[in-house]
Amino acid sequence: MAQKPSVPKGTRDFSPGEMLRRNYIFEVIKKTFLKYGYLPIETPAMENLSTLLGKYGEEGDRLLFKILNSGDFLKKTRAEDFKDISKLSMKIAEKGLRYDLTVPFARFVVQNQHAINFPFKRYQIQPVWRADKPQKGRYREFYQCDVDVIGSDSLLNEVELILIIDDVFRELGVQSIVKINNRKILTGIAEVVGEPGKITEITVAIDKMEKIGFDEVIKELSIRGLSANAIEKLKPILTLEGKLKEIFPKLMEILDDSEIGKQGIQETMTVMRHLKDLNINAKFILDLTLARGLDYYTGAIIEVTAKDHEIGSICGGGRYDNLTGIFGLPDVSGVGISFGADRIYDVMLALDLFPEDLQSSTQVMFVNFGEKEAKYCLSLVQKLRQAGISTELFPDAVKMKKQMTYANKNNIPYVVLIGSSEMESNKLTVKLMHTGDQKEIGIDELIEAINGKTIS
RNA sequence: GUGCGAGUAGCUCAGUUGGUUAGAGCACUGGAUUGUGGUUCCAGGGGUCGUGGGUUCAAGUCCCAUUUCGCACCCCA
Repeated sequence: MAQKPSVPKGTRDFSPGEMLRRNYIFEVIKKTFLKYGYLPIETPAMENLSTLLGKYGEEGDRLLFKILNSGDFLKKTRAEDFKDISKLSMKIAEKGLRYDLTVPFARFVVQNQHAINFPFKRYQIQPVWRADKPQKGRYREFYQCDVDVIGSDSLLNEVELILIIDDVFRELGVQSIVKINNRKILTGIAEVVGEPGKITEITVAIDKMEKIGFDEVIKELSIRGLSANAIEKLKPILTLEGKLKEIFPKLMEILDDSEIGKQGIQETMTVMRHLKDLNINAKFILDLTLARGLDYYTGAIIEVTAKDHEIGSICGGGRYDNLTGIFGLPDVSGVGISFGADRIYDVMLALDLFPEDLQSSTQVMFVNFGEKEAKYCLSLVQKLRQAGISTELFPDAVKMKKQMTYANKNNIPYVVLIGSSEMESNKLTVKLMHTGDQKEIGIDELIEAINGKTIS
């Protein structure tokens, strides 16, 4: 047997049917981004590894796809390099596939700072790659749809991004839950419990609250090296419940000794207050257990899940105060979110939310009866196309059954038959595929009927 | 990186305590219907049973190794 072809692990082909639905999602997202005044950019699939490494935490570095240098990639290595994998990989790979769109964007901003008009609002819809083990809702190649504002500290940007989230999911028909938190609150909590150096440990543990529950989180905190004293102080924070009006004052009290913590609460309250006055469809909630793994977030953090389908987050983001600083442009704050198109697709498919009429593009197919007939059809086909009706002529004069089957499978609603008698009468026979009826009419009549929708 | 499960026709899968020529549905091709699809009926093609080794008179079935894929953990869109 010939070698069975396949695609690399975690990557997928998309059939025409899938592409029509995917494009529908991309179009809704893109249209919304444009409506809010964001401009498109694109960056290369690959970046220098120096651009990518160290931006996503230890786990992120591990999940980067590295590209082997072309030619003799061992040229620069020495025997002792082979003892240390990370040293070796630096010598044999200088490029990597992008892991997200935010870091390449930061690089783009730094490189093009003189040409950019700040605050810069950009959107970017491109695939990213992660060397993760694939599983449900997780792919090694997937699309992110990013919107970011860079060069503005205003919390109005946070509000705007949440409005975009609401807009997109409202139009797609996905019931969404927007969770909001702030890294400064988490930093404040770490300070108040007396473990300012253990922010990562604390956030990673409490991030699992929903999944593993209160008791397990406490256990995990202890495993991660938090003192019993600190854990006791943390407990009342983790169990905070009730309405926002009640939570905020309580939090203020708890974080009274932490300037940064109080600032985080202020920011979150401001955003929430704005949102409250707007007509928002999505449920938005303050979730103190929301942490998000990416290292570069410094302020607001946002994560969106689908209410009716468990698949992880379908959109996420936050504010980063100094991402461009790493590339030599300090004090430029940005905030952005990223829609996960592939997961949104999975949610919409599972909940059957795609519109029905995304099917075929061809409206009319001409049957091919032979060389003479096909030649006669060509000008008529062009006439239909010029009238804006997407039309095709079957390329081969094969059996009619075959041609009809083709039209049927592609959901082509009208089939035109022109044989010798039609050529003589200067008319055409059109078959309406959903009813099976057929009638003999002229070409102009057909165009008028289709464009006027008086035929069905 | 850790754990669990599965690889049989193009696809989805069945295959009994090991026992003739490995089956079904869908898809494909031809016919009923030479200018008529979607429904129906008839016929046909298509398999080194993931790969390598072992046990046995006999292996799709049991054992070992290997590989690929899926699921969960970690982390994430």
